[in-house]
Amino acid sequence: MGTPEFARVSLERLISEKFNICGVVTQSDKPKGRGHKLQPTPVKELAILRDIRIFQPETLKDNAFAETLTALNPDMIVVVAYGKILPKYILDYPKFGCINVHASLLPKYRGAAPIHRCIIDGETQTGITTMHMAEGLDTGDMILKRAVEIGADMMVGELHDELATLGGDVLIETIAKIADGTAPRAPQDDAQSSYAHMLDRDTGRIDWTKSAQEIYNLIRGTNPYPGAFTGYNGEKLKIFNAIVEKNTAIGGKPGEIIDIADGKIAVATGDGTIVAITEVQPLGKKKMTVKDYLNGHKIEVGTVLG
RNA sequence: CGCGGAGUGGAGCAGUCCGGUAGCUCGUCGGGCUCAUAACCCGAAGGUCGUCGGUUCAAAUCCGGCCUCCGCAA
Repeated sequence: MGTPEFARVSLERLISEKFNICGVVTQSDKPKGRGHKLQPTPVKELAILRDIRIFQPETLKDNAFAETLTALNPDMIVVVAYGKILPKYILDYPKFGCINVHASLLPKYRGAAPIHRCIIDGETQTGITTMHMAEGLDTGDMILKRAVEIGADMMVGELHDELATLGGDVLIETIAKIADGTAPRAPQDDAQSSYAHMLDRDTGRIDWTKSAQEIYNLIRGTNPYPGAFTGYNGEKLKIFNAIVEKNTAIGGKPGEIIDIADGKIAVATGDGTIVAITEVQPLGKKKMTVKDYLNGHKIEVGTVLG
């Protein structure tokens, strides 16, 4: 059971390891993109390609799905970023249980957006945890855990891809250990837990009164999706990359453009350190370097962003 | 039929409303200046203006179809 790209990678591993996959459950196709076209989920696309049975129940809480479950009679259910809560009867059904792959070092960053939140919070380490699913949100007993370092300039897109691949590896290892009875099982320490809330529409808005490093973390944690942004001339300007200019302590109000040079737009922040913007995307345009942007847009020093 | 922006030398933009020699900033190439340079000066190359058709003496510009890219919303 899974939905987005992150889950698709794990499904691919399961297929290449030749597991007998009796069915795939994914979210229903949703109108997406311009023109409200119906889009299959990444997991569904792969399942179609590999000729695997697909189920897209609107709800898991009715008899229809219970019957499907009985018919498929899985030994184990693997859940990766499915996006729906599983009722207890499903959790209890498979002989080997319901196994979940989560993109954080639990019990930290339970929830919907652990990868983004880690970078936005400036963490230097995260990882993959597999667990036996419980009724709470990402609260199940942990099986395997593997950490990765988050580079100082890493974008969430890179981290996502790395964790998706690692997730597939850890999943395979977890299944193997469960099959031969050597899988560890450790309860989570709820006192240490934290939640990674879903990103809402305003998450990417840059608050220039924050420190330069915090702003840079937000940019990294939203690149490529959904993108950090600020207001410029009453329009939304997305910011995809920047440099924290350490050892600079020039004045200026937070958000004020204090210099334009070398293809960078230097902006004052809350802690006096400069954030030099290097990659942007204006409304209706493609992503471009600030160097390119400046070739066709006149920007005045002293303008305040936000 | 969700709303909207955009396709102009390699890049980013102007020009389109008010049809009539295609412009700006940068890059590239050549030359000069300099101890030197990504700095400065001089010069050059490079565009069937997304595509198909229509109107016109004349279309980047007006009209219609199509393709592609992007923002919002979901």
